[in-house]
Amino acid sequence: MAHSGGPVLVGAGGRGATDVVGGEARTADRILEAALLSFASRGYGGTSFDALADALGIRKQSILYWYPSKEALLQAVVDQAAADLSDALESSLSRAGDGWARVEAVVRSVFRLGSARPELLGLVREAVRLGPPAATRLIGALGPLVDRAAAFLQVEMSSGHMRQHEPRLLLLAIYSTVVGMITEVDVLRALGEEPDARSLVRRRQEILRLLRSALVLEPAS
Amino acid sequence: MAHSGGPVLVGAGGRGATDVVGGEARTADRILEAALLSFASRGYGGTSFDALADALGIRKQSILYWYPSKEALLQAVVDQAAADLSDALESSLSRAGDGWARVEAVVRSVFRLGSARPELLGLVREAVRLGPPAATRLIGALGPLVDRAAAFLQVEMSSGHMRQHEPRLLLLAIYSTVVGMITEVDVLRALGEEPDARSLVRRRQEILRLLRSALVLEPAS
DNA sequence: CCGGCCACCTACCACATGGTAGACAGTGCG
DNA sequence: CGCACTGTCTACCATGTGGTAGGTGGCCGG
Repeated sequence: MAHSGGPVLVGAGGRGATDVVGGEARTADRILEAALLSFASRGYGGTSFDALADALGIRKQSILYWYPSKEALLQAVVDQAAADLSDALESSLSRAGDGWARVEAVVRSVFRLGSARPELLGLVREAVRLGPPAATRLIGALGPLVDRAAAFLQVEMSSGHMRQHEPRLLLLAIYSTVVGMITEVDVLRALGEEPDARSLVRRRQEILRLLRSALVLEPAS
Repeated sequence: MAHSGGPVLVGAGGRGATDVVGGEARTADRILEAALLSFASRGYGGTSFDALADALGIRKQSILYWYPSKEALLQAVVDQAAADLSDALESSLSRAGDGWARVEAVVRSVFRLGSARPELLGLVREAVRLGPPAATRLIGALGPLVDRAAAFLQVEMSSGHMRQHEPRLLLLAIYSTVVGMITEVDVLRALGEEPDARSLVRRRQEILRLLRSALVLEPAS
């Protein structure tokens, strides 16, 4: 990811400029971050260069200097988000443990990710809605991770620790449930209620309990 | 809902003109249908009057004749969708039966709805993303239904047929899972694969199995 | 036959959008 | 100093947007 500075080349759609020089983030990265937030919350179509630039205190032409087009910016945002997601999930997936404990660890890390950086999950949603090429890139980048997770689940199911299900379907169900819980905050907010942190934690506990009862095959009593 | 024809008044934002005159749908309804499809797939911001009008073979000013503004059109679409959703879920919720059978009936009806009219679920997603007032209207309209479903689940759990969970949370989890399965089609499509109907049916069966194992408390053997 | 109304149209507008061209300050280097 | 280069800016443009003003054909009741 080392990038000597300077504008992003058109070719592969610019993943560059992730470096930080001093205490202050480079402009290209600040743009990336702001774009991620805006794409995730207001959508791709709802995001304008002017609004982005305003939020950053710069002019839109400076954005176009770093990213030659809106599509290139989206591509860069998606690639960055895919890398961040991969990193976050990778580490929790690589941790020791087996059976439910490990599943729970991954789910917890998704919860944490959804709290700390909800825009990442929002971008996934937006990318899927946009379809190719954004969706293809993102899902493609996450593919290997999904494969590993599916393989793990397969082993657990075969060894009798979990109920038999199609692994990738199971993964999607888990993902949907967890993301649904995070989106729930949006629903509540849409209704005007501002959910407090304590109740959210309680709800997560309950979701874990729910998932557990769905997945874990208790040893015959 | 009877509407004598003529443009929608500004006031409450135009829910009118649901009537059908002959074999041909009224223009106002055709607009509503096309707008629903577009809002759900391309989003509110990604939908333009020109594109809508083109798809309908009319001019955009005709749309503005029936719906005085884009926001009014969205409102009308949301209200109509809320009514359709309510109707579809209402009937399955009112059917006889208890315990898992009744839950399964509702889930199946959501599946069916998601197949027949995926745009309805897409609009829910979009409305939540847009926030008030669209989200408030839609969720508000669906509120009573959710209450009834929650009450039913509460009874089932109290009587020992189901595992104890917070009813509304449980509903959201079920909804997320089911919708996630439907959105899965989008994911596959984003990857270029066109899922065949047979495998989708199989997947639904498995989702039902998964939900069942999560919810139903088997009588002690 | 005719006036009025309904539904749709053409013509137009102000504005925001993504994108281009080029000027200008700052910096490092020979 | 002179020069090239980098990053940001001002100025501008073509296009597409939601929305307005007003015209027109068809159909109706009188």
